[in-house]
Amino acid sequence: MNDGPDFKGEKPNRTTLRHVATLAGVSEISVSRVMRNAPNISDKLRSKVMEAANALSYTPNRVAGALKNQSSNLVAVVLPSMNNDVFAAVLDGIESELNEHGLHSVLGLSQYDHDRELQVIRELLSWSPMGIIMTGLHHTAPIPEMIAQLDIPVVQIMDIEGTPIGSAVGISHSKAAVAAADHLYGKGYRKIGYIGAWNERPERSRARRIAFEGRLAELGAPLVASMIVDERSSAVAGSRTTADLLAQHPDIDCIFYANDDLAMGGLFHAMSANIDVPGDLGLMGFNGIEIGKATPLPLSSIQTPRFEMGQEAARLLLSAKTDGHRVVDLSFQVFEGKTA
Amino acid sequence: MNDGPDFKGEKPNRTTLRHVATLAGVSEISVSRVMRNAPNISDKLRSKVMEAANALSYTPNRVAGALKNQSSNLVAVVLPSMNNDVFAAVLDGIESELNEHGLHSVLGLSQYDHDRELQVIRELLSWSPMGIIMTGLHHTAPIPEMIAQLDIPVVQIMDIEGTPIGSAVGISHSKAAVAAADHLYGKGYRKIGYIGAWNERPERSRARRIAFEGRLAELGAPLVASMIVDERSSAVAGSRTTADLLAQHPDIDCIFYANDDLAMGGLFHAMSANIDVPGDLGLMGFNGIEIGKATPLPLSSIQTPRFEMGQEAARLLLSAKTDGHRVVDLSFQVFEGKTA
DNA sequence: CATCCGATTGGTATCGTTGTCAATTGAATT
DNA sequence: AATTCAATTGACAACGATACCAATCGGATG
Repeated sequence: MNDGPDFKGEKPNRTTLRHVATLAGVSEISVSRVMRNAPNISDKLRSKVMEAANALSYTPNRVAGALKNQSSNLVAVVLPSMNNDVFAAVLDGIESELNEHGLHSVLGLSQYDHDRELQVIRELLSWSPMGIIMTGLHHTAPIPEMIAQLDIPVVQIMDIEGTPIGSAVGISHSKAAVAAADHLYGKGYRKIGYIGAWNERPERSRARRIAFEGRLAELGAPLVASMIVDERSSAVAGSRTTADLLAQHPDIDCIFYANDDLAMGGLFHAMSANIDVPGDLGLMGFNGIEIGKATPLPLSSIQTPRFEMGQEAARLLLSAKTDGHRVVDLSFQVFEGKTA
Repeated sequence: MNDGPDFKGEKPNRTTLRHVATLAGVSEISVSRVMRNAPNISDKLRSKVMEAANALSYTPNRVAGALKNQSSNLVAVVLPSMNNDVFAAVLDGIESELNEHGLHSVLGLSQYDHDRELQVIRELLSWSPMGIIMTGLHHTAPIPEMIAQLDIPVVQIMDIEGTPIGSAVGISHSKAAVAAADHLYGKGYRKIGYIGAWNERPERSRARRIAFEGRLAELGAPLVASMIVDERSSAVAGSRTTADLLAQHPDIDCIFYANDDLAMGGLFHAMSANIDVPGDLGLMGFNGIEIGKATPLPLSSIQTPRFEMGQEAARLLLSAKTDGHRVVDLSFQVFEGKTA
């Protein structure tokens, strides 16, 4: 294409160490060291290099660095979906902590599909991230091995009931469910129902339902009915499902929901249908989302530390080298709203 | 030149092209070609290579590829914050489209800070992304130049009123505000107020307020008052601020909010205070979030295509090479709720 | 059967940075 | 002034994949 052989040298390539080194009259490796704040650099050298680097507005090429180092300033973050308040908050927490250390997330969404998760993780690992944060404790076979090969820290988030690959941070979902059951029982409800959605994705919601059901049985007020719909969680779905459940089981005096979106829908249904909450019907959600606290009757819920979970996950990742594997049980709280 | 087999071979390094090539009895470059589905590969070679690659569960090292190619399968995504439904939905849209093409997002959050944005973009660009998606049309000086140097496509999202660097996708915020004004005026409201938060971040909300105010003036029903609080948008803030605004201006018969979170708070306040909505007080939000549609009185709002915006941004990025710079005006819609 | 041409396959250099180890400097010591 | 040793600085070879160009193969052609 080009007749002049070294015509290519002309193309406005990114400025590299070499350019800075040439301008500063030093070696490339010295520039590299200055840029990385390596020890044992004379002030004279440093200032020469910095001057040249600024003049050329040089930015190190992370790709080359990562290749040489077999590691980067990227963190692989694998979440099921972004279609969900919860994970947005978690990601926010992760980013807030990572950013303070000059790290960045490479995102992978599994869409609640194990095959997809595997593929996504494989792709993300091919970027030599310095660590990986993933959701839940259950992962298909080759995943732990793949991560072990790279020898990078892993943090699993959301759940701590099981065997983590590396570190983990989350809450005990079964304890949270028990707390919810105790709370509702304590309020005097005896005919309690449960509403979930989207075939209990994420899986953790199933663990909660089962623990909830178990606890109610222990208390002698067994779950009256549970209704799990196929569609995604939303207030609209929660509203309709609540109506359906109450129609089928008029004796129900309280409903525990898989999440606050559904519960908000339930609350709105009750408002529309002039049902006395919490008198005739108690409602309890899960997560403690912000908007639930602004309703005329604040939504009773289990408050989960989503942002903090992300933050802590990032911290665990950063401290893994020195502190090793740790499991952090972030506490949830029963949010005493006025709906149950 | 290895008398003793590689000492280094001992360390449990990632499997590389070389390992696959050796096992398959072919050259490295051939393996590379097979992995990339290059043309002119015999079926025999392909199957030999695939077999070996599977046996070793080889994954190409993207870092090395990116270094050689000066380009990667990463897309830099720069958003102001994740603390916001809106950007989570946008990111979801971006990911949904990118994932279909084997691309991944590297995330950068500017936290609404221009210096931070600059720094984040610089860092992300050092990963040789194949493109960059960023928020808004206003960016501090060196940013366009930095991107131009890499010669990668840019897509700016959210806003289309201004001069994009490359492609852009969003809505006309001033038109949306005019539509809101027209809607409210059409419903008969004449004493209209405005509530915003967090010092009008993102900037687009200011553009809306100004256009809204301008339109109302044109219509002969000038804005009665606007109240912009310092704290982050939330239903709680919206509720309190609504109470404050109504206390200061009892004659207000309608409020337009910077977003649905605030508006939901307003609606909840009205419910608690037994204000007749939409009779005595009209309420209109902005964005059309899902939960607003489940309230007993569905929240009137301007429906914005957030997920689609992300999707379209990714599409624009992918088609930039063939289609060049484009500006896509995604339409908003007046969502006719029952609060105004 | 020799020749030719396109289809395949391989060798080599290179992307930009950094670890390793060698070379140099310069101040402190005897 | 000679010697010593730590502090600096530099040369070189990787990291793993791929572009470029050369070499080889196979079948069609005359």
